[in-house]
Amino acid sequence: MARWEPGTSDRLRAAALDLFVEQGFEQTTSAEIAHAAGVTERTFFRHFRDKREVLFGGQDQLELAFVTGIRDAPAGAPPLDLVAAALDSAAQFFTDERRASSRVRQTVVDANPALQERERHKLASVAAVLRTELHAHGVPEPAARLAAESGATVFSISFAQWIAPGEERGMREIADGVLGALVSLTGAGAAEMEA
Amino acid sequence: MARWEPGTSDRLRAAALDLFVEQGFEQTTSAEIAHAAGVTERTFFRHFRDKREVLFGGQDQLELAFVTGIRDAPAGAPPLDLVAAALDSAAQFFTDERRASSRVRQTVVDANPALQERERHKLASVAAVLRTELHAHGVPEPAARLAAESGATVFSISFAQWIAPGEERGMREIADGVLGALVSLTGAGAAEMEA
DNA sequence: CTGGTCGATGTCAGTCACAGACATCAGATG
DNA sequence: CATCTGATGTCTGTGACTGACATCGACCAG
Repeated sequence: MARWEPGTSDRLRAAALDLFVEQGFEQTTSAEIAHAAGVTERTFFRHFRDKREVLFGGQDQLELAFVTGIRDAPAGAPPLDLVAAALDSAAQFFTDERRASSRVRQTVVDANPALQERERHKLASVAAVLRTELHAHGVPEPAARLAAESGATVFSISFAQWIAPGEERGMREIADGVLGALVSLTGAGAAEMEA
Repeated sequence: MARWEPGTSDRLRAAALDLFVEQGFEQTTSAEIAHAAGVTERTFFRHFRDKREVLFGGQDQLELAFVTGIRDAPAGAPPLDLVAAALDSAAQFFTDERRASSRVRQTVVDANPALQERERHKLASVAAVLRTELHAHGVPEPAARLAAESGATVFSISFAQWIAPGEERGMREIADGVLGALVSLTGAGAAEMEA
């Protein structure tokens, strides 16, 4: 038998989310979270760099999903096709079972500027790996960065829609639509010429 | 004669930048900055919400410049033309005299993740006002947000280039080029049809 | 079986960002 | 002259986060 209960990180995450929902992020101390999970405050900070980070797990897997989508795409494809492939691959990350908890989590983030700041940081991290991967796939700069940032924006808008009240479509379908809106933003001239 | 020396905020900003350059952001305490500017720590926090904020002044004027560019543009113009107008207007904010100090400031920001987080927050704030103004100018969602985020990205890339070593072109010229790269990202099809 | 190493934790003490409450005092205002 | 105001100082507290060191079950070599 182990000396300590396993899954400390998960317990901390769950306890934190509960407390944040109940009494707010700022009104919840890190010691409170730790004790609710049966550990000390010091241990909390061994699992998470700071108090905000407890809400932002799974970042590596998300970035991996984006990257995988591009790696599986044919070389030489246009930048936005690669972005579409990345979004398609990442979409599988957002299953229906996750939608409810994502909604709860987002209410907490939306209620606190410091958490929104961290969320942007995470989104920027996604854009950064996307950019690197696009560049590795032959997209030159600054197109790689522009495409990567656009992809991150499409993802962000799509995610917000995915957890919107009443929304039932899957992430893939939503992202497809938003990406289409992006293309028609600058591609209006092409559309006119086809008509 | 005034009871206190005027321009406390400016003195705090200057002292902070000096100290950050000398010994780094984290190694500099807020009390240190305050005393270097001849006030107490408590006064520092009366002028700035937090320690990071001392590096991020002038946000309101920057946002105003963006907004003004759109307000002066003809109604009914395509989204990206409005974005171009906003960038053009904001470019006047970045005069040659500011370039040197911007470079110094950026080395400090680039050396600290927490400061980068705040910088993204400020950029997101620019995107938000841009989005609102685009929407008010008749651009529907999600195009308004996509165009706004794209504009912010173009601005960010352009600014980075503006302070790059050896760069001598003005902000306007640089931003023009980056915006062109964005258009050709999705407009490639249109270009082909014209050829 | 014994001893030693290892990894996750507890304990303790400390630093520093930041905030509330209250006092102070030069100058504007009537 | 009396009063008010705004920017500041002073004092005190809370809470995020860190370094140093101790603990102890698990696991492994001999």
